[in-house]
Amino acid sequence: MAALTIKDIAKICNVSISTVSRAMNNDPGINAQTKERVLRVVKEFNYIPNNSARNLKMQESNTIALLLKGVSNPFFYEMLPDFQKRLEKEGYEYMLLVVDEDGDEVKIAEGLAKEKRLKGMILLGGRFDYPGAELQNIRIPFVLVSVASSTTEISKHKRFNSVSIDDRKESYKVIDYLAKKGHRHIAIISGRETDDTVGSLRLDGYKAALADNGLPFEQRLVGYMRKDIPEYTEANGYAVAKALLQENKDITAIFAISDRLAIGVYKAIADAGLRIPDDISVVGFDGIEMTRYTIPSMTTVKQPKDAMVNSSVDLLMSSIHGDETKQKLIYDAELHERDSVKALTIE
Amino acid sequence: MAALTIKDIAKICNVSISTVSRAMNNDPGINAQTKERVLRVVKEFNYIPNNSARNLKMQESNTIALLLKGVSNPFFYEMLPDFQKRLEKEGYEYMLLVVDEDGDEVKIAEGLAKEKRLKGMILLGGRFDYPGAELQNIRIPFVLVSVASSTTEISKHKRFNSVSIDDRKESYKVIDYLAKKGHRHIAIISGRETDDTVGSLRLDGYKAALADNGLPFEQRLVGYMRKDIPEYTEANGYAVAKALLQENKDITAIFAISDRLAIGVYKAIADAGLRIPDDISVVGFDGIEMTRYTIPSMTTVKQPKDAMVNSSVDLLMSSIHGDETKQKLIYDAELHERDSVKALTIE
DNA sequence: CTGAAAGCGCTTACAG
DNA sequence: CTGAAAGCGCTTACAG
Repeated sequence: MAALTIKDIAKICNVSISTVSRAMNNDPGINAQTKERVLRVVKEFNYIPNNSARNLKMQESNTIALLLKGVSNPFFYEMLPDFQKRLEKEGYEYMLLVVDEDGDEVKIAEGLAKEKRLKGMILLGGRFDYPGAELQNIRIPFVLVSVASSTTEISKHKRFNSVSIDDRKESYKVIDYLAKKGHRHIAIISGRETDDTVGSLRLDGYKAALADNGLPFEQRLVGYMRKDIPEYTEANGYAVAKALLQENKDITAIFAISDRLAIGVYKAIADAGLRIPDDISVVGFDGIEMTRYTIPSMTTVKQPKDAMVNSSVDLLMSSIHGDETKQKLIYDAELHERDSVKALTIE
Repeated sequence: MAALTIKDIAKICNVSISTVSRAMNNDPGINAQTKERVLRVVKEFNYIPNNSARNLKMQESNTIALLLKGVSNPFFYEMLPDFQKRLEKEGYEYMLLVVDEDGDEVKIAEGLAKEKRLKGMILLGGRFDYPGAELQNIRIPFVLVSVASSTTEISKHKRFNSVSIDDRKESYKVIDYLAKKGHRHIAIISGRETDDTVGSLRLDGYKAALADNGLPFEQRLVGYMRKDIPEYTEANGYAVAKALLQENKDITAIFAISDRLAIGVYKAIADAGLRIPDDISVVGFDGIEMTRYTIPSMTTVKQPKDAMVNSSVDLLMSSIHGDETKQKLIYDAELHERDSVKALTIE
């Protein structure tokens, strides 16, 4: 049971542990035959060096970690392969860690940075500014990607590298688009009532666009995600849309603040015996793959995934190479017009 | 930049490093006031102990790791929260590691076990029997969950704890069901042509059920997943179904060996101007959440997720507690009849 | 209750 | 090219 150590291998090979270490680490100053002999034994006994010891000893690794919060969001995991490819192309080891919904991502990030002697870190998703989250304690280069900010603390992120979109503005674009298409009773499926991050920002955009188009804001058309159902899921979108449709017969369009919610909305509409887009128009948010395969294909706000991935790695690279300036990059998302919206007026 | 160590804290507090260590690890033999004083400094300076050193020193951790291969499969990540809850209820620390598609899960598992002094491991997804994958090198208790086996090596798994379904049998059930409903030209969207694991097993079940129902096996009705498109995705299902429908006007039912593929099939059918289930019946596989929200809701083979999670943890627990017997649990999946299949005959 | 010391398994100057 | 030795940052018997 006791695992093999470098000592055991050294003994078996009749060399010192230094030699074993050199053989394993491709040290140039070692006799080719010795090396081969050691490596053969290593292979035969399936020796795997203890990483803790190695990490403890080594001053630094060549690893960049990606810390993901929120496995349930397809938008995030669609980014994963791209991050990996890009990071490996840059010559770094890549390591993915998934933090569960209620894990403390900042503490985990700190610990990880120390334990692994990381070169840098990418913090994807999650919310990095709740009380006590001391990002400044992370002493290695990092970049925040698609990290939610509470509406009151957004400016703080100026002190960090970050890559995101403007939630308020993108939401505004959607509602403005629907209003220009002649929709007068536009419902929104927003965050939970207590949400003060993404949901709240997108609701702001909704209100602003309504006002600019001369439409009244009506509380009855706001569907807050339910607390008793997992957030941002089809099930939540379905439940909220169902209630919305039952109580408001005049709705002609529904904007859901995520694609998964919107897929639930599709179902609620079908169950009500209505059709998309003939009776009700639907717009989603994120632009996940699946939206191309809904029937009808979904009009949605597509976040510039590729650009976001690339520029976050760019930021991280320059930070690793000593650049002290911090950038807050905000990307434009794109409203992908597909088949789930009907124009009510002839333009 | 240099991170704080236990020495620094000891110096600041005017105590020995032993005392700092005791304060941090809730050692009973320490003066309450000393402890408080140390902890305050720890907090103030935001000292985080070096985990590598700790792991190196500690003989064992209390951690169980979940190694997931294949982030892109919703079926797997729907299991994640359940695993976590159950493991934490058992009193273990939980750690999730995602191995990318072409990572060597066995090597990673071995290294991880050593580095973290893990109590046990759950290997979810992936394929653990390709040449050179020496599972027996993993010296800590582990259990394989939903791990694909090549058709020739399945018996080997008898030496390990494993939890899975019988792919051949479940596939058989689907085709038998469709045949009994009067379908005579049933297409399948199977694995890649070279697949010798899940895809191949499900294709076997398809053939057997056809034979038992007096239906001929026709190569033209077999759609192999395309190599130029990511496996098991909507895009792949869409492309393959589209070709299938174009070349075979007599198809009345399509069985896709994963739900995501089936969602692509839905789209291909809609694009062809056909309707589900009136013109074409569709059956998926896995039973992911989303299948309740497709329109029409999808008939699919639902894997018993909860039971699989619980019994894998059970197996792991008894293995950790010294039980040397290995079990190979095979669960029955359930064909969820929903609205995507039409009976062609009156039963 | 506290401290000095040994040691976990590695890597890497430093001698030879 | 190889080995003896120091040291990475911790934990934990062992004395006191």
